[in-house]
Amino acid sequence: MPRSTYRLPKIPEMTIRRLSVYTRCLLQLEEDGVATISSQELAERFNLNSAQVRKDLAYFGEFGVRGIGYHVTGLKAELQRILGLDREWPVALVGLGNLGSALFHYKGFTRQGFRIAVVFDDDPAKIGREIDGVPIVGTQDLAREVRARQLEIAIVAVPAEAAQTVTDQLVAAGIKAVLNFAPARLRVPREARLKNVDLSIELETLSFYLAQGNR
Amino acid sequence: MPRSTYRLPKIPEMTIRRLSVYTRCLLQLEEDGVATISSQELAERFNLNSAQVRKDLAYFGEFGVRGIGYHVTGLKAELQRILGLDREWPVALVGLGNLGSALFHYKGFTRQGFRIAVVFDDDPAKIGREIDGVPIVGTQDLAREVRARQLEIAIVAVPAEAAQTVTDQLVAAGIKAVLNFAPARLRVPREARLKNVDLSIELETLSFYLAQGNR
DNA sequence: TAGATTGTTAATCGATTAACAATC
DNA sequence: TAGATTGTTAATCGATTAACAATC
Repeated sequence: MPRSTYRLPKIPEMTIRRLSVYTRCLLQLEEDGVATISSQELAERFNLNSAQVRKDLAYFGEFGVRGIGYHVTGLKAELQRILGLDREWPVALVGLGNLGSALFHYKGFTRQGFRIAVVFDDDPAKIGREIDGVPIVGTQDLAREVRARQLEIAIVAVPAEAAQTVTDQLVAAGIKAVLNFAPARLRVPREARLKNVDLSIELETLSFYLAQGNR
Repeated sequence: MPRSTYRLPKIPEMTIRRLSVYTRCLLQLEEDGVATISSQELAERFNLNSAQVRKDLAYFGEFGVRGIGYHVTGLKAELQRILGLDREWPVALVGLGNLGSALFHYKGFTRQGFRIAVVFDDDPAKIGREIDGVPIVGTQDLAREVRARQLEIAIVAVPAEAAQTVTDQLVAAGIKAVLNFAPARLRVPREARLKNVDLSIELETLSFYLAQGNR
């Protein structure tokens, strides 16, 4: 199936990330009982320009009301739909070490409809057990489980050495998107998407500024 | 002490991040016994343009040899110096829950000279104990420990509700840079630096592309 | 209607890239 | 020297922002 690139001409990566940020803000605003918000007000919360907010939204349609702003609940729903957050995504978590466990219990994922449906690990002591009702499965059964559950998203939280092998297995089994937490650069075939979360790169940019300040 | 902004006119954030990436690559190349590398070769490893590599480096000086390229060991040392990775940074870790434990054991940090020197936590069962020789201290003694150890960097891995309070305490005690893993937007005074690591934003951008693909 | 705010165009800004003289 | 690659300038590209007609 060809990716329908003609439908979405060229959405900047940063626009997607901001949509994600807007969505959370709107969720909060809705909780707080706020009915409408202007691009100006929304922008101020993130030190952005109001034109940028409007332009980000304009890539996907006209969601505002002139003279009023945006209806919080309506815009939230639109953005959730655009980001694919209006459904539940079953996710595979690979690796249940320190980082894997932390990610398993991380509140932020489930909040937005991502649900860890299966955990893969190599440890015989863990295989066959459950964690909070989620089965822990050995890596030898990875392909079978991914196919049976029709999983499209996987979170990789294994040691760096194992990351590429496991990613190859995941993609071969039908995984379309890999979120990699292992400190390793990975390769995926063209049809799959890969995001690397580098836990220490931010620390290194911070030390750059501290080091400069001390000069 | 005024930040010496005149020394560094306007280094793009992305340049700093790439320097960090180059540095790791050079560490690997050095291990592999590679003596020199051209901007072209370096660029290819990250799908960048060779001119971009040269420009990134040019912000800080002339490190190459025309006709040859860059000496791996020499450039590595220069970049480590620029990024402040030529020294050890003692770091405070706040919160020893799932995420805190994962970060404590995370290999990527120590690799580059960041050393967790003290862990803060509220749990009476943990306070007073040690983890891998690192003391676990109650939050009530946070300021004293930060000052005594002259810490400048802190990693925040507490629940979202507690994040702002703990950050205020850290900054008041002299912390200059905060790396926040809590799913909360934080505020720090002008003199401090803050980086938010959002573990789920990447997942949300991935689901955007999957959702689009399914249209 | 008057006031407010959108959606969108055009201007600005900044980052990436091509090109090439300098030079190892 | 000839070949290769840097450092840097100028051109290009793309993202941000200002401005404003449309319109609620």
